[in-house]
Amino acid sequence: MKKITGKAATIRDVARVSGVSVGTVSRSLNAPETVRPGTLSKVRQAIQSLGFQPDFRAQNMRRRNTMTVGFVIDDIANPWHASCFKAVDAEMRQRGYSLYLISTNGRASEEAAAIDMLQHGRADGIVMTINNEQDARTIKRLKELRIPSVLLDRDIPLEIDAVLTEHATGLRQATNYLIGLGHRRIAIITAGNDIRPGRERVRGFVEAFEKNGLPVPEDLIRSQSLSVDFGFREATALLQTQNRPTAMIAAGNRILVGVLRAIQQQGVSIPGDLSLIACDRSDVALLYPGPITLIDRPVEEIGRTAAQLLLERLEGQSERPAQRVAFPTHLILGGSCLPIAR
Amino acid sequence: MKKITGKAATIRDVARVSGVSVGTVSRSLNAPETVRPGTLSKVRQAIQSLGFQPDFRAQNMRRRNTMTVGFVIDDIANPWHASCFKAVDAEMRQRGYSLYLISTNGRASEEAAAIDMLQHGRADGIVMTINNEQDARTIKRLKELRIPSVLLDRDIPLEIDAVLTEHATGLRQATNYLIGLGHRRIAIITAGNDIRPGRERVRGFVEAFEKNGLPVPEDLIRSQSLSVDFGFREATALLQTQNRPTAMIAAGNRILVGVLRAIQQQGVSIPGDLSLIACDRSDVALLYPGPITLIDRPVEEIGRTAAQLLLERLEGQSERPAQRVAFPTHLILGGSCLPIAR
DNA sequence: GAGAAGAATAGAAACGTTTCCAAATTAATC
DNA sequence: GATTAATTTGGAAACGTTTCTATTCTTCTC
Repeated sequence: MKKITGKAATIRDVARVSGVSVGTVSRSLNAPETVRPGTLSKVRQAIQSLGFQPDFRAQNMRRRNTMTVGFVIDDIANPWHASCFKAVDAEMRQRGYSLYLISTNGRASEEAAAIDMLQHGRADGIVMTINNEQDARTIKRLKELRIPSVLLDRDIPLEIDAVLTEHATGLRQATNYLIGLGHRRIAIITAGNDIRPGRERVRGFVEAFEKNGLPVPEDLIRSQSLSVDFGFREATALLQTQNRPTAMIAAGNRILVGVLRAIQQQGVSIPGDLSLIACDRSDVALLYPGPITLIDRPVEEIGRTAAQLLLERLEGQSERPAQRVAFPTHLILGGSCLPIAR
Repeated sequence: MKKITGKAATIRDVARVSGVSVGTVSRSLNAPETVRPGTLSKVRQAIQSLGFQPDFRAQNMRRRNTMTVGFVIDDIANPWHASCFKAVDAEMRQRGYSLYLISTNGRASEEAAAIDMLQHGRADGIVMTINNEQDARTIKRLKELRIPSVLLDRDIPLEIDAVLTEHATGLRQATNYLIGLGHRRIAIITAGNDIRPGRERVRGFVEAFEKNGLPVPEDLIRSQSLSVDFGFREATALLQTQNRPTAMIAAGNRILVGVLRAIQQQGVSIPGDLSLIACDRSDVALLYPGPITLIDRPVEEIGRTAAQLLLERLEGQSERPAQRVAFPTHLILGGSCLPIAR
């Protein structure tokens, strides 16, 4: 077996072999309709026989792009992010783009470093879910961003496209459902005020009580972080109080893992002892002894939309104003909720 | 707020402003010890005031590299791959590399396309878990690969570095454990012969019976795919046979999801009706009403090792022979196995 | 078949770096 | 202070493409 070796063929080699100029070879590749059929076939033959493939680095250099987009999130092990990545990737790849995946571990410094790096000739655009909408370092960078980008599920008062979820409506609906089942002591565990999902979910939750003319159980609102640990800690605490909640909304797929861990550890049975509602489809939510009732959202559509917004800016160099698209949620009934016993 | 606009500063601008030549600016950046302190500070000041950052595209072009590595797998929603990605990424990023994530959906054509793309100036190396060790298209490309790469958990008779897992030992141990608990009708569901984990797991499984002088339950070996669907289908079938297995090894984290779905649907109780062993840590395995006994492996170490093998080839241009590193597994006891009732 | 218009091609410049070689400067030696 | 050696610097070439301008070749029209 002959090992392929030596330099790869360049456009000059192709020109030499086919007896035309480099310009013509280039046009044969990028605008074949402008070169005569005879010439074209000579060029194509040379390309074939040399196994020529254009060098992306040189193309990037000359075209001033990279056909690369950064996808920045806190943790790719979060199944929602993974699904979203796949949706964005599918859409972008089909247009020739590749994605850098950057998992920042939730650290603001890594986030800032990622944006810096991507901006300086490594990517043509960014799709990101930043960690904290108030972080000064990140904000500063977003403000001076020189490549187009799309925020996923984050809301910042800057001219940046965003794809959002109607979390408030989702939570209102879920809470309403529980109230309808007779629950009053309903707990919610979710992200903090520093990101939109946290704010909106709590807002929807509160509104549901208010619309029903019921007092809001302020003591049962635990809004701070989306982490497994936070879910575990708060669920544990809530389950140990005197006046235990009869229902709980684990609003965040990582939170759910923590909550289930706590539930298991405390020997609480679902839905016998506690009604439970989760957010977002995940193996765990669909499987935990019986599927959990959950607030779903269309992750593929969300990802695809993000990709499309970005592509609009990358290809049609339309300088349109920033756009915000919001997707509705759907309550999917599982077996984790019961009417409250009288 | 003044919008950053106009062309980004180039090394020529820096040279002009600081009154030195472009060569000196370049050396100030890449080999500061070769330029006099006075000159260096003039250059640095110019860089500062212009906000200059070298253009990656031009660097890539000139240096003939990309500081990019491709990470190719079938599905990033598989939590094991996600963890592995993070480990590889952490190691590579610290050396300045970024990772393209390519999730091929298990399609050989996408896999081949990914390798093609990465080779031609888009990446300096590849870390991959191919889908089928016998696929002609993929093999062909690997044979002619012009950039270094590392295989994860795959075994191909080519000169390519690989990081493996001692699946056979793991399975032998797990099977032994079940045999020790009195089980004889033990089922295994895992990948097919076309990938190493499938072969090795079955081998370990078989060996355990043989070493114990017991007949191998050939009818309970279901070795074909790692997918959720396969797990579901086979588990369903196995649970419906007359002579039901008393224990089952779901050897693959996606398989486990399918198996649990089947178990749930059939109303089988774990470990009462069936002892269950899983492979690889995952939310589901750790959580399913009580943690499942599982065959664990050190994903961080595996990822880190893969990255290091690749870095050795990328940085020290050592032309050493291909290396294969294998990591052991550990049986972690959960609550999903019981001695068989007499 | 001459002339003009249009289409196709050649060839050089440009993209922003790094690197190489030669020239210039500094330091060291006597 | 002259000579040599060592260090630092300037400037051009090179990386492989795309794109622009100018030239050549076709085709058409009368």
